[in-house]
Amino acid sequence: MSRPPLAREKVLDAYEAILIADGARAATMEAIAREAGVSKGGLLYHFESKEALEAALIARMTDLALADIAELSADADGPVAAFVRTSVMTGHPLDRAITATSKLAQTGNVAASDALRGIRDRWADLVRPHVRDDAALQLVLLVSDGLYFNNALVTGVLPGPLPRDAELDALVELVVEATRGA
Amino acid sequence: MSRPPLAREKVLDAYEAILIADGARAATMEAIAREAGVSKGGLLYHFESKEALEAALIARMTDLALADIAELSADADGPVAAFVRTSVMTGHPLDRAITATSKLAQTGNVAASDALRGIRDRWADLVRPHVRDDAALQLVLLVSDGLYFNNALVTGVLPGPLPRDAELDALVELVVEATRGA
DNA sequence: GTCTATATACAGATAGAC
DNA sequence: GTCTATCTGTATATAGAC
Repeated sequence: MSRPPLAREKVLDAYEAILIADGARAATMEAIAREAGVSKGGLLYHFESKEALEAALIARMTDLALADIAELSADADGPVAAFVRTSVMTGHPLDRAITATSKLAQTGNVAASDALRGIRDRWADLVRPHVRDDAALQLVLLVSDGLYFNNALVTGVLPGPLPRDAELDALVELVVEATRGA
Repeated sequence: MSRPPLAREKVLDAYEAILIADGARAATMEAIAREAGVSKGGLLYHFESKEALEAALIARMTDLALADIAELSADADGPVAAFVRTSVMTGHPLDRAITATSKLAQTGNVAASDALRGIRDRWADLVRPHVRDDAALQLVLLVSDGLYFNNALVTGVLPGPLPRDAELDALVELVVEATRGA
């Protein structure tokens, strides 16, 4: 946990980058090692198996998400606005970790699906007191899921059909308005 | 196109079933053949490669989606309500095809991502005239994306955290209300 | 049109040098 | 702690019998 070796982080960054850019099929041990600038043997010194590597990625995502949840609680605009807004921060560590973990989940990795569902439940707990009812809660969560899903769908390059800047502001405003508590 | 051989359909059903239940990693030619009740050789008579099989799945999804779009146009409740509602029809052919194609897209299959984006654009064209502005359009599409994403995340069994019945009615009502055109 | 048997390729993992 | 070389398992695809 505390002060993880730099090489491990470098490998996890490489793993995420390949998952995000090229998908799970391309994320072989050899490709990850190459991207991280080490050999396959060197990689396997830090992570004894592919499964261990996957587990480390999932753990990193969970840590970042829990930190995000703590931050959102303190946001001045209110958790709903902050939550929707952070769902579209392409390139930020948490966003990358979630997108990568989603790709992993879709290949059949149960630990990845479980972790994503767990984090989603925590977000739900955070948002629930700030919306009027269950339908409103579902709406907020589903918009966030949709933003992540679209992020995950964009393999290769960046742009995609996601709302940005003024467009995102309008979406956030609409979601907040439609779900605000009594 | 017209009246495809039964064996091909049976194989595609098997492919979808494995993608949905166990993820892309488990969807090997051998597993697909077994699920379809044929041998690997028999499967390869109908689909000359894994790539051909993937292309056929994507084509089937596109056909079903275009038919769905045609139906939605005629729905009495209005396209927005019908669109959100059909996004959660677990077990229906279109829903299965989209979920399966999503799993494929996450492994790095570019044709799958492109097809999904193309269908999403068509849905956007259908919904746009019925909502008040761009933010509203994004909201409707993102809720639908979120519903599919959650479907895709539930590997193994059915339930999941998706809204059902009365809960779904309330969500649909909220989305329609929040996005209705002037 | 469907099968079995086999060829080829490559991913994950091990062994041991440096 | 990182490397190269190699082993093993498994996935796709081919060949050819039935």
